[in-house]
Amino acid sequence: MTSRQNRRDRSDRGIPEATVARLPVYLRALTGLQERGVATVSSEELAAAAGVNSAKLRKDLSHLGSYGTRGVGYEVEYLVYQISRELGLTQDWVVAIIGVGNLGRALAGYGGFASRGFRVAALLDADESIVGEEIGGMTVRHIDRLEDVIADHGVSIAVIATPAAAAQGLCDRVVASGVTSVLNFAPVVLQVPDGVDVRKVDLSIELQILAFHEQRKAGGPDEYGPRPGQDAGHYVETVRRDARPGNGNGMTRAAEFTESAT
Amino acid sequence: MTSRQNRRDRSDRGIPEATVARLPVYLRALTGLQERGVATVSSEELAAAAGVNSAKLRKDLSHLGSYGTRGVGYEVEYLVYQISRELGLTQDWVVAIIGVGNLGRALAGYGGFASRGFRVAALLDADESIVGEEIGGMTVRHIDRLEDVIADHGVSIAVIATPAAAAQGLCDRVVASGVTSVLNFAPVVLQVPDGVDVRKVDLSIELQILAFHEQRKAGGPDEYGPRPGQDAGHYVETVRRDARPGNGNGMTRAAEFTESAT
DNA sequence: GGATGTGAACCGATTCACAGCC
DNA sequence: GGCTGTGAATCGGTTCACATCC
Repeated sequence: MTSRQNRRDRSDRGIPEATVARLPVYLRALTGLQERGVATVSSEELAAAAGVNSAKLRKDLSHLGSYGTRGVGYEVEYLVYQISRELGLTQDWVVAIIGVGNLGRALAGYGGFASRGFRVAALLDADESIVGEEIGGMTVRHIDRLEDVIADHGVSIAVIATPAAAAQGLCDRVVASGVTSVLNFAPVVLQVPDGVDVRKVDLSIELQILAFHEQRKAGGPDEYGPRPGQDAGHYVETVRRDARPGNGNGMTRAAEFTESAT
Repeated sequence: MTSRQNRRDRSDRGIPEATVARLPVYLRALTGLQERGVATVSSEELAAAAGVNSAKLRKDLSHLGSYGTRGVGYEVEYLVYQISRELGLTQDWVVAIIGVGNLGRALAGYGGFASRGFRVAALLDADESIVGEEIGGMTVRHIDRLEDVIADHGVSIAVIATPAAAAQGLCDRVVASGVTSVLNFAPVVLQVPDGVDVRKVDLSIELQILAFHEQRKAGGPDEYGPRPGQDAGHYVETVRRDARPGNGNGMTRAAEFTESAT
């Protein structure tokens, strides 16, 4: 504060990315406590509820400011507000959902959006048989209207929930319309200009990561684990063709164009 | 340094977590190339397709072994196979989807699963009006049958796509039935014993992270950045109540129990 | 020549451990 | 006495830059 070298005031702009990614988790834990009428919480308790350790929690919160009380803990309501403000949830964000398949519908009906300042203002799809349908009090518009809709509603975040093949083209269009934040559910790596943020949620990638770890469990952590015996550090080329892919289990089946859940 | 016995073979079991998380992305990029008939790819090209830089890609792949050819690049088909094997995708994984709302349906119909060795063997829900319904050639079973279904099909990965309130209880049940990998879409932090892996996909957290960055863009990086006006670094108690949450924009609205998209 | 594979330098994030304050 | 806030140590991951090999 006044005494020490500031310029890194609190409310510092440099919140680490890893911290930002956890703030929503803390916020959720806090609103849970709030609903149960808890007024004050220690870093230990909150950390447990959020699934992290307390040192990390304290460090994270320290990036926002000094909002706790030594010997006591954090005031729940106050911390909810501070985190909300930091994340930008005290203002409304206008969201458009592009692609109204099962996933798009799930997103449209998701209670967690509205309650956190996200207002879904438009649903768009290319499928004529869906256009006009009412979902959650909203009418599905045709994708041709994308640019109008973005401009009219002041959309600032686009959610892409289309098949992979359509995603990049639609992304280009929303970016051209001035949207700088995109949440992508389609299984493609979207290319965007600098200044545009893309976050990706990929259902099958998460499963693959689980499979990796699951595979290692089978046989016990140290059984098959360190892989004893053979193969101590030689990646000899002559061994390469021993087992061929692409036939037995369909790994080469075309997957990219049918994946998304629209 | 060498205090603990250090077995650093190739085909080392110690693939960094960050690398594991990217392997599915590389795999997807590679299968895309494969479908376009590309036989060989350089780290530069593959990195671009996967949205990472080439040094990182090479380092990542080096953890699997030495599968490239200097001066040439990587053979696509071979690399697809090696990554698949490393991730455990050359075997089949039996998946149960718990919660058959919009999200569960989206997941059930997701082509990206089957094509990568994930076999959805069961759909379960508590809602009697859904039980018995046919979805993607599968009949929805009642959640009471959970334990039977897991045992009968040898389920090894459970996907939880239920409302938040139901998630922990169901998680406990699948874990008790021997499942050690859980993919959680419900907006709660699941508590599980050691040895069980949980991965979480949270739709609203991703949006919140985008909102954070979007907020900072408005006004330019250093313009509005430090957020002038009120609250320049004093966490004085008397100021604390100046702006109240939880009325204007619904921050305190109960959110935890209605969020998931089921 | 041209690409991979990899030590070494670097950087950010996590954890430790304790000073500071209630 | 108890709990926060934070320097210092540590760890893991990224990037650099170049030796290595086809």
